[in-house]
Amino acid sequence: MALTRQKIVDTALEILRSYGLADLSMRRLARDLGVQPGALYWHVKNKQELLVVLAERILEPVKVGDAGGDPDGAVRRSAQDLRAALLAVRDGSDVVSLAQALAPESLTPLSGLAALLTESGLSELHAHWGAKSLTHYILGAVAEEQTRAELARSGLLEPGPDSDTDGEEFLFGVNTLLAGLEVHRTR
Amino acid sequence: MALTRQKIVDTALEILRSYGLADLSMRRLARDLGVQPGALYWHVKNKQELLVVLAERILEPVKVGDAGGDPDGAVRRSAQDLRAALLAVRDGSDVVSLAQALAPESLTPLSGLAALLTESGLSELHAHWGAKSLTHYILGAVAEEQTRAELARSGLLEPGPDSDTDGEEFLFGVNTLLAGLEVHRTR
DNA sequence: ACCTGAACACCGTTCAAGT
DNA sequence: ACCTGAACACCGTTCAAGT
Repeated sequence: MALTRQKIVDTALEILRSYGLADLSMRRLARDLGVQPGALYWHVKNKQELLVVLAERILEPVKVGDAGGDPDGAVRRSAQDLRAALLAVRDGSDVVSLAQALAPESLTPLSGLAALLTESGLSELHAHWGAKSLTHYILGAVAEEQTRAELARSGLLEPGPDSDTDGEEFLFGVNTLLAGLEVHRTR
Repeated sequence: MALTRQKIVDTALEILRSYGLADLSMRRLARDLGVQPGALYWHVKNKQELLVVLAERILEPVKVGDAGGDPDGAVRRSAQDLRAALLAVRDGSDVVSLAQALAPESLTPLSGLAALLTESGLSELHAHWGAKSLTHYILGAVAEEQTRAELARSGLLEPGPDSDTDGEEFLFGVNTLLAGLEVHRTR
């Protein structure tokens, strides 16, 4: 059956979900699709482009909803949605971090967060910086969670207290940043 | 001349400084040392261990000095020292992020920051969480700076306004986190 | 237009065998 | 104790040639 960009991305996402980023090679992907490695390059420029598309797919469920009178609340919810979306795919935060490094524009959530922060009374500049700070924090925090998960999976780490203090810690960081931004509010 | 762990690490750091993480392979390292790849594995367990040692070397110049009556100021200085140390080595933030993922304990600055924050009147838990938030922010922010530098180097990005707004933006993030932590202070 | 076959230039790691 | 030689099992990417 005809190879399509869609099928390539879908299969790549499957490999990611089931085996993680380390197993997502172009050759492995081709094998799973029953095709020669070179065939992929007709539909996809290179592996980097593929990773950017995967990152977009991972973030798709997240809509940085509009404020509705409570911009801080909207930021909190968006941050938690982002965390959930990243955690839903193995190595999700690594893929998104890579993609953001490769194609800084293409990932939407950043501009959404900036808009919310502007709405909360920050200048354009501070809103932009604040959104970037939040993004760095979110990606770093979730990356650490997922790294622990990978280590636990490979038996190199005792499973640890599986309770959701991670969620609490994550929210602490988000709230800390929001509280710190408070200071710069005009309104 | 006898191959030693020291020489391996030194040469690795040289490759990193001059050509970046992408060019730091065990085979390339062996070639530069005039030795067979397998020889490295007598002195070093594997590439991961080497990266952890490199991260320690990169962070060596940073001493998270004690407070001296002004813990917030000490945190600010430490953060800026960290940034400088990371920027001093090509792909420094990537190496340190990797190392922190591989050997979460081994990197010292985190516990230093936590100590400073405890001294500033935060509970152990909040100090710990605050230090982690700071670390995630710092690594993310500097990683972005360095990625831009790499892209510019390869000509995929116009050099941009080379002025040091990066430093300003970085400090904004650090100050925001510190201001946000203010709320939880006991003293 | 789309894919195969085959190559190019690499990887990290292991391990018998040499000195 | 320390290193070589050689292998194993991989990579990403390109490109003439086929259909």
